[in-house]
Amino acid sequence: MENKARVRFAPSPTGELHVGNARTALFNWMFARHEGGRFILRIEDTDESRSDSAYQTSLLEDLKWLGLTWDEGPDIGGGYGPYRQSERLDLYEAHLKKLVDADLAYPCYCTEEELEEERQTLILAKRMPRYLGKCRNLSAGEREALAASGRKPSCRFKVPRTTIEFNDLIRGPIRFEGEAMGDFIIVRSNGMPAYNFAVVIDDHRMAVTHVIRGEDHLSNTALQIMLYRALGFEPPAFAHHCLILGKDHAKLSKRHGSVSVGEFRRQGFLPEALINYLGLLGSSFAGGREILSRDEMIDAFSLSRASRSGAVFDEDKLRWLNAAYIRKTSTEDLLRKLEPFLRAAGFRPETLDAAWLKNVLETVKGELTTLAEIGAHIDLFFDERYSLSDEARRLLAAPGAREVVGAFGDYLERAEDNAGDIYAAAIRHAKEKSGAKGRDLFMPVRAALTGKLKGPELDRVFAVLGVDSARGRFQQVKKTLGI
RNA sequence: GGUCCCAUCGUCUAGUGGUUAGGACGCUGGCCUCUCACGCCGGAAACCGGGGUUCAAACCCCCGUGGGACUACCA
Repeated sequence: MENKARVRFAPSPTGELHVGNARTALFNWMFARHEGGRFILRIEDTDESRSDSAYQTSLLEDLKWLGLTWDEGPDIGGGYGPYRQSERLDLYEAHLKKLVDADLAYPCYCTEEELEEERQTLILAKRMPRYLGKCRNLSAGEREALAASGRKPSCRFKVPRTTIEFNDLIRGPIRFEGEAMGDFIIVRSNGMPAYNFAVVIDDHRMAVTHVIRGEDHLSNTALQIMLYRALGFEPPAFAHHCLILGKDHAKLSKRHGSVSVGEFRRQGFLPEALINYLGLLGSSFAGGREILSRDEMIDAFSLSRASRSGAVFDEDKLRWLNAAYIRKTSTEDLLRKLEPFLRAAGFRPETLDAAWLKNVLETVKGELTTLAEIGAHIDLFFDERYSLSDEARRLLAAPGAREVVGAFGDYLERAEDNAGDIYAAAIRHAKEKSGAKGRDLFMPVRAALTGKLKGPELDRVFAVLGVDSARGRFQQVKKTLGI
């Protein structure tokens, strides 16, 4: 029996994979791979009203897209299945019986309205809102009467009045006073297990050795440890990483903008860039490196490097990383990844000359921050999409620009199509005729040739575009300038 | 309100008693390519406050202050 690390990522299929959850998955995954352990995927779908199998599918897809592959999970099985909580109900039932038989759990007949009332009273009294234990000591007769009245009981755990202490692998020693906690529900009145109950049973039965999750679970850990003890299970090690925050320093949520992995994918972020960024958020890698491959991340990962305070999500840095990864990606790969974005921009890749497209991409690659920007960067290579931007118009209207454009255009008109490096010659000609140089020389040429003020190296653009196209554009610009 | 967690440049972080407090994003100056960008070289920019402990505290302790999470028959 090996005692290899076993960790799990246990999302509930109630929405698209959130970057916060993706980061939790990443930490677990890196930990497992670093330790040579197993990474388990478990679906927590006990809330039937909120769970949706469509989300379950998208969850797995997003995880795969990110490259966070699992060793055991609902789709591939494993020695500790099933990996969906909805398929493990008999297990929860059996464990509930154990607790009830040991008098560690009891039925609670309170309605949600009654509980809400109790909660409000406590809040008004400035006390910790918690269940005060109304049903804890009901007699058999009272229970029967309540049941006879049609009430469906939930089941609560008898919280022991003890102090819970544990050593968090990221935050050090943590302690909770059991005093402050009310008996909590472990099985809902509809028969479904509550989160804290199911998690404990599953983590134990799946032989999970380390629970790595967000700090929002810190207080749950105290409850869960009580359950471990009541059930006679040895608790795993716990590590609570910090949360991802929005610009306002509150937990990152939809109102902060893009927060799901799917959104970033659709915006044209590369999975390796997102992963890399998430690994840097609220943590750092040994050696202080910031751009790392998956293998390097695994190698340099350590829970001890995870920070304890919340980390603000910085989209600027993500974009910087994404641009860096795009530059690193081979043109062939990039072309493949770009395909859906080209279509979305109205291009039909299959109708374009492959070699030419590759050329275009090569000249434009360095300009891209996200894949979705591709359209805006390559439209200048299509005459039917070429047009002068307002900025370009303004620049061309400035004094000095018309001389440059005129001279450059004139040269193009007289040049033989196969007369060597026409671009260089035309620039030289424009420089001599207009006396402009540097910025004053190149910007008007850029504006006229591409319609924009920013873009790839002009000589490359010119080469890809061809003399004909360039000639046409200069004629057009000259006309609008009245030259 | 209660419980718990946290606190280094605007942001992400390095730093574990002695450092000119380092790096990255962003911002910014310059160089490069006769251009924007890329790249390279510089710059501005931080130890929340107050008490201790110590010869010496960003680092250890306490108290404030500030921020966050949780406070569901959601997970």
